[in-house]
Amino acid sequence: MRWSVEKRLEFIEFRLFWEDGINRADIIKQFGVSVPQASKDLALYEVKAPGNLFYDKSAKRYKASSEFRPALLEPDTASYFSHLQTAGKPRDGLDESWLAEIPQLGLLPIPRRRVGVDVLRKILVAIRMQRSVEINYQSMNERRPDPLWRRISPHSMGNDGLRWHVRAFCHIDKKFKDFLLPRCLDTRDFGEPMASLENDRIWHDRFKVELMPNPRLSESQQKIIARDYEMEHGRAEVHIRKALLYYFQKRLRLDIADKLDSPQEIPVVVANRADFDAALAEAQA
Amino acid sequence: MRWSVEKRLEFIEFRLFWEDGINRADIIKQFGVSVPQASKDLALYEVKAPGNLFYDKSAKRYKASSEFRPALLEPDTASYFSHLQTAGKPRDGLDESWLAEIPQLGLLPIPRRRVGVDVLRKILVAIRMQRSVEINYQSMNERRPDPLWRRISPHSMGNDGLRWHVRAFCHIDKKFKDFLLPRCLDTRDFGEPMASLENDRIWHDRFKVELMPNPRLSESQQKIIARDYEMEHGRAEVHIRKALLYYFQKRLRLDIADKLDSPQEIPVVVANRADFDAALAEAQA
DNA sequence: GATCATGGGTATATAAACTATACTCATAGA
DNA sequence: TCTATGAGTATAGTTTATATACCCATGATC
Repeated sequence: MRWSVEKRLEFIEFRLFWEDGINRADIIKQFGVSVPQASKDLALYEVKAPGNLFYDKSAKRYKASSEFRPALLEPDTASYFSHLQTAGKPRDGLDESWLAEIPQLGLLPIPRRRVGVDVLRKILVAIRMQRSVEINYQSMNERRPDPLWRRISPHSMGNDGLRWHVRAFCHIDKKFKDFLLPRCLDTRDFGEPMASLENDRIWHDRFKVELMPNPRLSESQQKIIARDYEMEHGRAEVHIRKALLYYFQKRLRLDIADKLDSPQEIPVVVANRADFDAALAEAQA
Repeated sequence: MRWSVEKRLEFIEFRLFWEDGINRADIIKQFGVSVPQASKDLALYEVKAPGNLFYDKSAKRYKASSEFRPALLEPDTASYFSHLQTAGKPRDGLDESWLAEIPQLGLLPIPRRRVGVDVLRKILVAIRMQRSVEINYQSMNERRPDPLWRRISPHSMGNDGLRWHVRAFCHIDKKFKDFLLPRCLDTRDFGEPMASLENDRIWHDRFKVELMPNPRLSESQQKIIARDYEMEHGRAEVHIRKALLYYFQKRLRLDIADKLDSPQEIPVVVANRADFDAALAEAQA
């Protein structure tokens, strides 16, 4: 079966499973096929997944039967949320969203400067070719109040939960650092690299964070948190690159557990705090 | 031009723009077409976007020429990041990632219990049909230490930056609340709704948060933050549902600006704090 | 209760897309 | 010089899809 047919059948299954069914018009709209072809697709789906759909004459739609069993997809909630999140915005090349009716949605608007396409593209080339590249970078460092041209040897992309950065060896400071992409104003001149992926130990090394429910919560609340995080014996383990440890702490508000009065707002705390702090210090060095 | 052809041409452009070019094998692998067809596609792309590619005989790949101008896509960084983020995980139905070489990647692992597919599906039905539904919900409320069957009238999906919840009218507390999906253990029995989307004022009402650089930063640092957030006259405006205001505050760490000593860690603070607190109190009521 | 719009199903002939196979050519690298 | 690789192309045949036409069932409207 050809790719285009396969995709249409998957589309049918997706709509049956997650939404209010499907009819020919939906298929025509999504894929631009003809009316007879849409009919054929629905008939073919019935062959591939017998008993999954029935025609609701009153609604004039095919709907999932009560014995519906996904045959082509493996629907999971993460995938549905992923659709939701990207629903409005068209993602270049990637499919239009398969959602027909997007439920009312509440997302957090995070205001951020956009990254220049050309800047990103050039940095990706540098990573791929294992070259160094000069970036015009706006540092927060007080000693460099203005954007500065600096050479870096980038090797990876990272995300701190809010922003994307590039992990690179800094030719000025002679060490690996994270450079925020929105602060890369421009790029120029590829060159010889000064270090490569393998040399970045803090990037490769992972630390095992042990999380436990905030002990300041009541016992029953702690139990709930333990379930939320799928803990075993009251501990959840998270393996994370040491280079991302700092961001991880901020993201889960682990750093302010004892500074705030309301334990509800920090459901989990670090169980292996001494090791954690040591790893953090090592990464910051 | 048919949908499948269009997609393949877009794929060619995507790879040319973001990656190290493309060859027939790539197309064959992605779409399962034959060798001659892949040749034709490349030839067709050359017709549709003349001058965009050239054949690198040594690398045995087509590559983007220096005058490359996207003709089918409108590449932007957000879309590329979106690809990156979902690279590993297959997203049901949605395309396989179009990335060939995924650069080394650092993402924050956020440990969370998964949401049951059937639970989510049933809640979506309730939203769509405007019915109420009973959920077996594990509240953090001290007075309800065990999971409890409770009836809700859901109308929307929300995300707080870490987790998804359903916005619903609670038949017990007689008001609109957020129910975390991971804590919905089960569902049953649709019924009459007690309130609908239109009644949820806190959901519809939006508050205009004014953000400004943390005044405890140096002047030059404040300027950088102002650029990061694309501020005008030192202020960035964010319109946000009042129902999400609480999460927004947590996400940007706005609530702890004066509790921490290092202003670098809280780049922006709320400029209209009095109004903000009033809106927050209103939403919490 | 007749009419009508809507959406499904299908048949036929035709066109487009695609495959399988086979062969040629150019090049880089051994 | 030889060889492996990947591009290009031609042919015959298959699959997929279209355009057009017509029929049928349903629910809503008059």
